[in-house]
Amino acid sequence: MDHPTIDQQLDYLAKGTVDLIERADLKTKLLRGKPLTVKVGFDPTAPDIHLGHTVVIRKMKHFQQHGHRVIFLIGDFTGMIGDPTGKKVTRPALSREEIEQNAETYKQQVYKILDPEKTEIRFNSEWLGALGSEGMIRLAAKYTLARILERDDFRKRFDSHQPIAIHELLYPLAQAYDSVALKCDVEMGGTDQRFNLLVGRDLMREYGLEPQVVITMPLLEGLDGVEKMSKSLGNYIGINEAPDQIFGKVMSISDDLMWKYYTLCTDLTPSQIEKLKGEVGSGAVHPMQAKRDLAKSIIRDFHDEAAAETAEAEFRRIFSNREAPTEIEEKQLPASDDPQLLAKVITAAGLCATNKEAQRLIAQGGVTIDDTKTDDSRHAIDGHVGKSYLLKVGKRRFARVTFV
RNA sequence: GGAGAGAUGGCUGAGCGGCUAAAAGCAGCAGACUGUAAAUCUGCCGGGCCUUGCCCUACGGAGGUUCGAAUCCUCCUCUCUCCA
Repeated sequence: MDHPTIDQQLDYLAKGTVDLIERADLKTKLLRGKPLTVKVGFDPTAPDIHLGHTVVIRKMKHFQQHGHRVIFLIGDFTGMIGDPTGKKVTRPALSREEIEQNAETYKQQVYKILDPEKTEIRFNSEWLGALGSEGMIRLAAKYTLARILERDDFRKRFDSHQPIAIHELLYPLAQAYDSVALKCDVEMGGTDQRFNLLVGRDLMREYGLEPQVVITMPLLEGLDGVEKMSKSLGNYIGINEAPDQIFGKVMSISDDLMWKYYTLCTDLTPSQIEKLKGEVGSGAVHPMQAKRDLAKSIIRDFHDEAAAETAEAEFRRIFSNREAPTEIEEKQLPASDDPQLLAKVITAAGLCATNKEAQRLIAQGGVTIDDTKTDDSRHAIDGHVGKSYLLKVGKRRFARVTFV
């Protein structure tokens, strides 16, 4: 990729995209040989990033790799409106400090992927706030209700006589004005952003600017393989999670889903991915190996090479060889001359939330004490001072408990 | 302003006086198997305890009827739909 041709560059930039409007326009812009201005907007209220969010961020990185100028736009002004798709219409205005703080959190996470040197962080209150009511009306004059109603969710609400507040109609315009203010060459977002991004194209024409290229990225399915990745569904991989955690979670996605992750969560080129897919299909590469490599690649992005190696080694140790992890949590419990119910010990050690659950796990054969399995939910152990046990609950919960 | 519908366990969603700690599905957990925290199959899935059983909490909230209520009545809170 040292000296890619324009077409190779285009293929790489197009990897994983849903819409690329228009590919020809992007080519024209690239052919000029000047760095492009690429903008992506982010909500100022939710700076908690998971792998799903990284899909667009990674695409920003791809532009950076080719020397383009990437703007990480924090929508502190539009955030007051709240994108109407999110049903909840008005949002509480954030204070300046909160916004600054969220921006810091964003940076900390986003720079794991993006090159800080080549990333500009901007706030759209900068120009939208300066617009004033007169400017806002002039802006609104550039667009028509009919065009705004092309947006599907507005259309549906309008047709079914559901309320649409006037300021909601302003949201796409405000976002589009960002592109005008920044003279964007490219704007990207999730597929749900398609309409807003396209308004940007129209509005730029109105202002006599060359329309931006619009790129939308698919929503990444979560660990269950069905629902989109989201924190509330608990099917996510957080960008700040521990390497072991990320490794295990990646290994838990289905073999089929792995390819989508390869496309959207690594920097491999389309042809490299096709090649690997072929090798797995023919049996030359084991699917598990491919998934391990994927997991390592993701960990490298958020941590480093060493963390990736360690995570893999631990995974092999615990799941492939079924051994105890190298680092086991030590727990100390009060000693007693009476025998201790195993179930209670497990709960006290924090390996289970409730005694009932602990009993169930024991009965199901999910608990091991010093490599010995028991299925007696009333099993009791010696709790004299100094007694120590290695407890394994399920496949991945370990603790060494010592009575003191 | 008027007329309706609804609020059930993490979620979706049955039940409409006792057999209901509450169907079913999803999610979750465990076991078997394996190539892995894939897939598949099986089981579990409110909590406490001195655990062949006993007790407590639970169907939006507060009362009431009844031997007995998630189920009937009254009031309250909230959500949604339709009409104006």
